[in-house]
Amino acid sequence: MNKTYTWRVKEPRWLSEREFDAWLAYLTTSHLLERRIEEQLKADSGLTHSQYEILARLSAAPGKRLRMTELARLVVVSKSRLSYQIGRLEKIGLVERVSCASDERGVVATLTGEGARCLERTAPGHLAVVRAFLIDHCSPDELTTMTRIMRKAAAAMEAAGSPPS
Amino acid sequence: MNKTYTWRVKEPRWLSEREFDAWLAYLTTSHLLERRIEEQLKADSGLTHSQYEILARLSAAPGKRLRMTELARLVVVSKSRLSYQIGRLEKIGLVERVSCASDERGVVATLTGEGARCLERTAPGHLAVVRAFLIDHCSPDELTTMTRIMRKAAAAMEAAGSPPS
DNA sequence: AGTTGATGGTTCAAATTTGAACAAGACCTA
DNA sequence: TAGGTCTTGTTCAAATTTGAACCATCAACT
Repeated sequence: MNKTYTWRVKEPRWLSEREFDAWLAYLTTSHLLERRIEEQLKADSGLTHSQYEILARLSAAPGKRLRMTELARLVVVSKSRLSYQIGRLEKIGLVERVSCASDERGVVATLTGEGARCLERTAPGHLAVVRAFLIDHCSPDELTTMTRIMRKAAAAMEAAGSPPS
Repeated sequence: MNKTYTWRVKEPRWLSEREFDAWLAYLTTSHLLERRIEEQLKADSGLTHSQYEILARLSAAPGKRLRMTELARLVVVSKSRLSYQIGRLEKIGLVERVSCASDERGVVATLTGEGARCLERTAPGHLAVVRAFLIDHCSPDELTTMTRIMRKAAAAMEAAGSPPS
């Protein structure tokens, strides 16, 4: 409860106290959660959260394969970052790069058997963290509210267009 | 801490569809939002989100100054990362390092006048993004729900202790 | 076919982050 | 007071991320 944010109340275009509380809570918790997730994944499987997300998206995709650009869009990472991480996952045999049939330029990232097995082995511990620190504390109502809020936000950013790097 | 997760691994509890939707929505939106924030801050002020958070926390602190460790805790970053970023902010004159009086080892990060001015100048654009893409889409009820959820999650992580540094 | 303008993916240098190691103080207690 | 043990903050090498530059291909025309 710090009153030092004088600018907070000077102008209505700043955040109200209630809004500010929500934003600060969101911001702090997202950082803490990310830290916990990284910690657990690293310890139990050597994966980073980014890598886990890549594997999970591939696993959920039809044929367990996705074009690089589409994968980057789904995981929300830059092309160069995805390129690097796919290279890393390829090196440890969890993913394979296959050149695309219909588009000579294209590359299809494909989950290997080993990759699927790694994900299967890793998911429970990861989801346990997600549960223990977030999901299990939400009532069904809270869960739907969170989903609704997050989707509205995503839609707003979608509508704004532009910054996909 | 790793052992703590192990018992859950034995009896994997997958996420229900509703839970998974919430988690996925949260995850995706948090990435998208971070991207938007980074983009806006970089364009309008040359700051990163991390640096902005540091300045904001300092500004809110009594005397606009905080010990390194406390600042790292509030912003939720590692000590080495904070050390690097404070060095960067110091180099451009937004922050000063002052040695602590009561503890010879200690360092007090202090917001300079220039730093305060930079924050003042930068905040509106930043908050506009936070509003446009998240806050303004939340009803008062949704806002309180989000705050409640996030605080419960933070509390759960707090209670779990042994947080990484 | 040839031109033009987007798109897909990689690559490179520079900047940042990570995590462990380190030095210097503080703190406890016998 | 000495010895042992936390704490604080920095530093270093290695890993990762960033963002622009780049090449090859595609798609739509002419």
